[in-house]
Amino acid sequence: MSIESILTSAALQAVQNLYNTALTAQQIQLQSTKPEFEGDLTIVVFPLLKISKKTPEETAKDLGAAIQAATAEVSTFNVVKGFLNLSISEEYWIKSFSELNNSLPLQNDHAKKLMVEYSSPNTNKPLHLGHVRNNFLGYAVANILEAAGNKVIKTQIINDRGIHICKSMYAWMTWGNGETPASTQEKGDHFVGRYYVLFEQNYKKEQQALIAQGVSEKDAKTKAPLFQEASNLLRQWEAGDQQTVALWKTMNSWVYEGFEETYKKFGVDFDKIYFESQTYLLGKKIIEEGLAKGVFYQREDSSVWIDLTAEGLDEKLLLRSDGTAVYITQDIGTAVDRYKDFQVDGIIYTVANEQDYHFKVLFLVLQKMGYSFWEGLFHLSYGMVELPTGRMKTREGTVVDADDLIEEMIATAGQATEEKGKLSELNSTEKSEVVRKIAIGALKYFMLKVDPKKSMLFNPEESIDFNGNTGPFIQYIYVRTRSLLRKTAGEDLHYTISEISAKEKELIKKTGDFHNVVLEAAKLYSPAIIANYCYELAREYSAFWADHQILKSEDQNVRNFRIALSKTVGDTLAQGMKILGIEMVERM
RNA sequence: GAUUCCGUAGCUCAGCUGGAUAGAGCAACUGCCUUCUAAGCAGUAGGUCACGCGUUCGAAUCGCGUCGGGAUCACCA
Repeated sequence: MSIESILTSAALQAVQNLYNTALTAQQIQLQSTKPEFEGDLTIVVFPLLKISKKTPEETAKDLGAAIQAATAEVSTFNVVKGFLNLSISEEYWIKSFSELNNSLPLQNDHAKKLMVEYSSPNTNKPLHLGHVRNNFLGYAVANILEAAGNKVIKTQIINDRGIHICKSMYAWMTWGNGETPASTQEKGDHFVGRYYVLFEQNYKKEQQALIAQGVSEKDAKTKAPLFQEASNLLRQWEAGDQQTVALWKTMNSWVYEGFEETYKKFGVDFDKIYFESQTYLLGKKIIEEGLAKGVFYQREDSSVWIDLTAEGLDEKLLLRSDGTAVYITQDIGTAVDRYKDFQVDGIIYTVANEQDYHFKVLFLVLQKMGYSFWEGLFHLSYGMVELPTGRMKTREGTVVDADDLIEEMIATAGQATEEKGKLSELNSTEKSEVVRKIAIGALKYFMLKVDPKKSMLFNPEESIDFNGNTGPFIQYIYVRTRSLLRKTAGEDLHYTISEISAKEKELIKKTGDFHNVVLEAAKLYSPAIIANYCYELAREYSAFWADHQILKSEDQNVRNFRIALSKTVGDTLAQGMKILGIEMVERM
């Protein structure tokens, strides 16, 4: 039983005895004592004054005396205003450390089968900074839910269908001269992306020419010959034209190969991939069913809509007047498909907050269609990554490419590592592996330490630091613990101790929080909670390291206890970082 | 305009289910490597928690309003 529940039930009993009142556990306000006061845990007695009918001080004293008498763990207490500070005996902390088990996953009696969707790119351009946050976040949340004892399926939906990919296709047909990623030595997604940009540039020129001739801006968009060609290609694709479909498959496969490479660098993976091209027809079918059921309605031009004005939203288009699918159509089909494939209890959609409205509508549509699984759907809405100049804009060339970013990080980390010069024992393959882990660790931690809901700033100029509240700092603290363990490998590390220092006690408390932190992170879908916990633990260990001798402790028992403590800190950090998708290194 | 998210140190962020004197990192300045990895530690300085009102014994935290910023409100995805 945790010390918190021991104290809570003792407090409840004390209130019962002293004031003859039965309270619930929630009415006992137990919190950890602020460092500037003596004690470990504090009960706030202000809420109890109405029952005690005494001053805060008297109430706290009565309660403190009763709790101390009833529990072996409480060694002493003091009262400051309405705060009852309870000191827990060192024996208790030593015992709880010896019994600590921070292994994962947690036992969960209410385990669920959950699907986490993330990444979900378009197949017409390479991944960028926005995808970086998305991927790290989605992957970490999947790990968190799994660590909390759930079954998790990682997935994405690939937007492989639509006018955007036709644009790249047409550009390649027109200007490609049959070149391929292999022939140009280019990464497939960058290769295809180049043609998409080429298309857009020429398309823009055509629009400007038309506008110069007096055509309205709106008409110019659709009347430009290139747009006509791309639309034509889309119609051919929808009609199943063999050549078009073949080219579509080829170009998409180039993109997938490129993506795969980037995902590998990200250190993320997927259990199941859905393609829009395979789900949009089901979406259309469901819309037709809904139309027949009267959930949706059709306008004179035969477009299909849902009226959500009663829910405080607008009317929303579900099917175009020409019967073709829009963005939400495939999402409806995909959700139903997923549910059928896996009978999941829930789907977590990792998608930026610019799509908050979209998901509100999507969930309502599914609810109104009578799919009971709509209750398990959750939009993990996260803030955009902004540059010092504001949002990334393709047109202004401010898009930060994911592959470039990672290369730069690795270069910077390599330089920093070289300057430290601590890897002389490693060969060059091992060295570059360490550098890679530090680089990715820095980037991931940077992205994940911020509350997902908040938009964040990324400054490429200043790049990412390796000091302070960073991934590499945590990796570094782990490295220290590993260094100790290497030096004592094979030794008998038994110990018996009866006293611990204040910093040792703090570390015991902190490592003991790990499972609760994981649960909290799972509840809030927030990797930031794990990241901040790891940082606090690492910082406390670092302070401990600075003013305690470990291997050189005179007393063998103290020495071995400190080694055990170091191991627990290291293992806990490694587990926390693993959840974030950050790998540890043995030396740095 | 409507809806929604946000506003904490010069900068980037914690803290937010109400609790004691609001915390870190970066940047600046001081110290600390002959001793277990200094990517570190210790310290100095830096705050009207956007503003106002309310609820409360108690508000950065909850409610209302004002100001400021982002996002969304497409037969785009």
